[in-house]
Amino acid sequence: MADTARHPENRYGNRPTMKDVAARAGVGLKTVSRVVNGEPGVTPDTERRVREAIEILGFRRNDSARVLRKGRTATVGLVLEDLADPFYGPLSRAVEEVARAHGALLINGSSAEDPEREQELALALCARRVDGLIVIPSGDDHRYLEPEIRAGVATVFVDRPAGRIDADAVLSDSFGGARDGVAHLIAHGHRRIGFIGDRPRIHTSAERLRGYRAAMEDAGLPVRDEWVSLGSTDPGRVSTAVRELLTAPEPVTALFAGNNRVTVTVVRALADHPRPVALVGFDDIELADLLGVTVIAQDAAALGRTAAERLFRRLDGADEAPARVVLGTTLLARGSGETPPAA
Amino acid sequence: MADTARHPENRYGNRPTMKDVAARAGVGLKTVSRVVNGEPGVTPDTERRVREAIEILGFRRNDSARVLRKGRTATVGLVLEDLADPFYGPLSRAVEEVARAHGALLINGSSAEDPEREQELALALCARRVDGLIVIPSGDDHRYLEPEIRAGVATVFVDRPAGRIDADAVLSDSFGGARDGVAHLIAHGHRRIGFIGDRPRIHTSAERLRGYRAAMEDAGLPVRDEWVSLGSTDPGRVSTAVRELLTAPEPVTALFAGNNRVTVTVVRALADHPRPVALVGFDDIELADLLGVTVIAQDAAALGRTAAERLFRRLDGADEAPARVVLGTTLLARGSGETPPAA
DNA sequence: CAGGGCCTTGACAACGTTGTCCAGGCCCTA
DNA sequence: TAGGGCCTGGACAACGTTGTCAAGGCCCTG
Repeated sequence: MADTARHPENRYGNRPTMKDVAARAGVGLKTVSRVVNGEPGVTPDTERRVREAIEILGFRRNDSARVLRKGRTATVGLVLEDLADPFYGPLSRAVEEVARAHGALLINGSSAEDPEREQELALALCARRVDGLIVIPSGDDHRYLEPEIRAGVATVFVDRPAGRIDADAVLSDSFGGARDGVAHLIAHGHRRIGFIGDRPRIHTSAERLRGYRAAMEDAGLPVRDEWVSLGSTDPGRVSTAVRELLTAPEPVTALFAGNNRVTVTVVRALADHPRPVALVGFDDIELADLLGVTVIAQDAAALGRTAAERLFRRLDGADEAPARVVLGTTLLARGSGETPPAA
Repeated sequence: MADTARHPENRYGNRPTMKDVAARAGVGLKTVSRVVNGEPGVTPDTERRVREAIEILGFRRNDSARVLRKGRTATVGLVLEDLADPFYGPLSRAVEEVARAHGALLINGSSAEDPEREQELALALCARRVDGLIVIPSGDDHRYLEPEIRAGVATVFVDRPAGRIDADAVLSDSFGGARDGVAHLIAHGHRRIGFIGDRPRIHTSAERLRGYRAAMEDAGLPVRDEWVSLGSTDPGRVSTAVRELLTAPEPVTALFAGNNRVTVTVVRALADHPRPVALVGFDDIELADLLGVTVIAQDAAALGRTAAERLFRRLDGADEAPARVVLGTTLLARGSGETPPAA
């Protein structure tokens, strides 16, 4: 009795192993392995005996051991910023579909926008020996991944580029999208336009601001410092910013919102506002059509799919230089962006 | 040369192992293990030499091997229905937070509402020897998990109960929530109320229908067959159902929508409708406040948190009988549910 | 200075699987 | 019927880590 469980604490609840199956079926260990993996060289009768034993014992192969032996895990990791953000749901889902099509499992985790936690998570995934890694960066220094990449972990960044290392990235055209959105407002007669964005050290945030400035400059319009508000996407901060922009002596007549979280809060804030204020937001949001919110839509699923496909191409041996892929955005005019300036 | 890589195909890109670190630091293998795991009994000087070697070689412990040896993976799996559904984002996020607090990693995957895929995914996670499993069921027969549960995989079901096995479940009060919502409509004068729900074999869907019937019966109101529409949440089907309910000879004056997907489509459909129609939806949706949609809100994060906490209690050795936890819902009155019947 | 005890260190086996390689049995042909 | 080749099956090592246990060095006490 005591002999059958010398290390009682470190068994997987005493699950049967291939050895147990082999004993029960009266065959060798390797024969069980062959049956489980569908390898050739087993007579139908032997196979039947093995399958019976597997069934009876409730055997399930231990993939940890398999991974250790084979060196490939058929697992990829996805580090994202916040699973609860509706933008990342479809992205994550798209990555999963591609992974599944390649017979791989997806492990994902959120960094909660904390660079340190991003690193911790990415390295934990590497310790599990994921074959590849897709990262939506929170931080702006990814040199910590260099040894991993050198050691063969395929890595692709999405939504934002990697910081301080040369790596694949799949991005939306934040600059172009924002420029188009602001140009759209200008085309509808606005000259004083406010920009409310996320923290400036976030790459997409900075690019969108750059797009805003470019559109204004292209139209020969000045940008006053107080028209630009950057910071957290916290609803309190954003609604304060909206109030300030609209109650200034010369208030803006239109707003550009830097991402989905900001747009939602701006829409709420504008609902209480007496004068009509034009609005274009970056990112589509659910029910925006009903609310008549004009947005610059990016295709989250396409971002995920493109990144994942690139990852698996690398895993399949492609040896291209790291590249940056930029996906276009679409302006969806729904009313809020076509409102003319209030008199 | 050929000797250092006898199995070239099955190395992790030739990553250094503890043996390599030990050789480089001039110490024994076990000493490296001790340093890496922060075990006591290593002199500061030895530790420093080991850490230097780790740094130089870029060593990272192989957790696959560790798992194999220790028998615990510090990983839990989450099988959900559709990551792209905004309801599951916060749920998944909450599970992740709890897992993180317990030092565990979360692997999750979507079943895409396909029972077969749910099973495939759950068993794949078991093969990875996750310590525990949280499942949002797609199917209604979970006997396939019996061997796993017997073998020690802690398992908790969320949002819907397990089918044909006795297991922990954390649910929202679908019956009570729907009953309250319908009673709310009745209290505002409605007597002909339609119910548009998801497929009837989904547990929550059936419970909500039951709640609807109960409220009607409590009020002594009849329920005509044509008032109840069950099926997929496909927008086409749902908007057809809305049209039929509103164009019947004696049309309903209010609608109860069985879940968030249905509610969104109903809101869209009602936007085009001339007569005001009252609406209460199950599940809160983003921006519902702005649209004035009255809903029965469930707390997705609380569902996830409760389930995860229960899971970890089991993993920590708690040996309670499987139980069902039901969380309450909240009616959020925002206007659409308080519209009186059109004359 | 001898003996005992503690502290540090390392050798070794084991976790469950798969790749390699060899043995034995069968069938076919000459 | 003998010999050769093919097919099936199994013994064994290895993957990288951790638990066990014992050896050696040091310090302290008597």
